Amino acid sequence: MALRLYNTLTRRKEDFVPIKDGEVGIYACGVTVYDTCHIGHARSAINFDVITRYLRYRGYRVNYVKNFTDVDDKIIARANREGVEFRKISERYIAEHDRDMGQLGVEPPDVTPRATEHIPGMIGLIDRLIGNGLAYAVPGGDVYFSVKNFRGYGKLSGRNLDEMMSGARIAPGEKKKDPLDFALWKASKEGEPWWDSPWGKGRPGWHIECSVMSTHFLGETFDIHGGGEDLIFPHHENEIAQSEGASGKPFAKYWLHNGFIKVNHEKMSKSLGNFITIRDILKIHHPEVVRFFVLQGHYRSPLDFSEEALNEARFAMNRLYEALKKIRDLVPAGTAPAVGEAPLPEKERELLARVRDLPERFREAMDDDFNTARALGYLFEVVRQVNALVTGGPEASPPALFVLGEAERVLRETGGVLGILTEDPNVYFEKDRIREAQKRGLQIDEIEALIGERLRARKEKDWKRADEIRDGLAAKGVVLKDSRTGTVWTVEKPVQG
RNA sequence: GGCGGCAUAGCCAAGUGGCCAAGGCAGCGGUCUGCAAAACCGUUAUUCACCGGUUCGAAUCCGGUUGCCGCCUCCA
Repeated sequence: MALRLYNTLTRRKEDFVPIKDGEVGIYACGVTVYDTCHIGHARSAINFDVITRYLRYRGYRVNYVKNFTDVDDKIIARANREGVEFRKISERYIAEHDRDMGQLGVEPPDVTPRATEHIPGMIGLIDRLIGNGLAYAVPGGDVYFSVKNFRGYGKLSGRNLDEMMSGARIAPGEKKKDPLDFALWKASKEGEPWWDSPWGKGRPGWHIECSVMSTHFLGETFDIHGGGEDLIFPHHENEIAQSEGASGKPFAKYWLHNGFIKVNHEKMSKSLGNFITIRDILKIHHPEVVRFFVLQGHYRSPLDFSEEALNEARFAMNRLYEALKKIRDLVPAGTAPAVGEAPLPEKERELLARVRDLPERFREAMDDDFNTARALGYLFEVVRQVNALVTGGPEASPPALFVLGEAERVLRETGGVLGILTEDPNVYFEKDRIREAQKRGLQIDEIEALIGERLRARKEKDWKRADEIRDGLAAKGVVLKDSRTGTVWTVEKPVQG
């Protein structure tokens, strides 16, 4: 079975055929580092993280490049506002970005180039475009790309030049020959950072950096180019024009674009001011809960953010970890009896077959344009097998333990590709309790003291006192679960509930 | 105005031509439990916005209608 992915360029799902057998080059547009990252950035990063993890899981050697735009108008504006050098701003937010993404469990890309490290490459590319008659310098030192001279402009975003003409306009002060043309190089104004160039002191336009960095690390033609869907036009369209205009070769083979996170049915964005930062969301949710929230929808679909949606993701993750905990309680790490395929009782044999089936079904879902939502559904089916095995009958039998060990293995294996189920379940729930208690201002010692008192009351069959304590805790959202091995607690009610 | 996308149960969300329409949350009945919670078993859309068409057969393809969203300006 082939991996199929939706290519924005052709508007179809296509079989993925890498340029070099067994190898994949991916370039994803990163962030402009002028502010703290929000969960829209998190979505994009998590999606491409899972894509690269899955490609590796499938046996490809992946080279994943994600850039930082570390010089642009907004960074300069912020630096001026704070009265510092622009690098101070970019360094600060690169560090923040790396920390936020690290906490989300996003594996660092293989290469994370910065625009300012590739100025000579940009100058070289612009020079080449001028030589090819696709770019021109104007008095004053700006250089523009001549859109009309590049055949095929609009093929990614599905528009033609006439349509675009109607909306295009020349901003005051610009000297371009045609409203559609875009800046490759901007002459620097007073107080702006600059680099020497054949056209005078200036700085790069936005699009040129990605053409240079992607091809520098991945070659003139590479496999996958990605980013948020808002980048399709003009950014990616312009990248194609610059890159193909210079090399005369196809640029990226497959274009992948992720959908947006919305708040109240509106796009989450800086300009609307309706964004939630990664740091804030991680104060109230486990990183894997955030990942689950993102991955429960398809990467191309819009995703509505809400506190309820995050809470549902938390419940779902709890259910997954609950299953791992049950296994761990019965089968401490590495102690599953090695009964192998030996004549298992029918029930266990059946369950084993279904458990072992998970990686294949997971792969079938992920092969279909990285359908993580469907893949997660399959994980829950194994959870149900586990629960059934633990609940029904003499669960301590070696065959049952063996099946449980296998279930843990496949859950960890597939979860690992998604970047979830990476924790020890006890650690996960401990963190969950601490975080939830903190959110509500509850004292953990107090809760545990009350549970201790209730245990003594139960021993004396003082049900009235025991229930009183339990109800009192329940009123605060603390739910107790009694079992043979003791009483555990979780916080279940919503904050304002 | 131009281009594109989406509309599946109370909510979230898979499914894109043919076995009973995944999965999560919520609900209901039962088992378990001192009583609960959790878990398990059973149950909850004869139907996929609406109208027409193609087909032996459509949630899935085609046309239209309605509603929502995105891009066309910086934006993941």
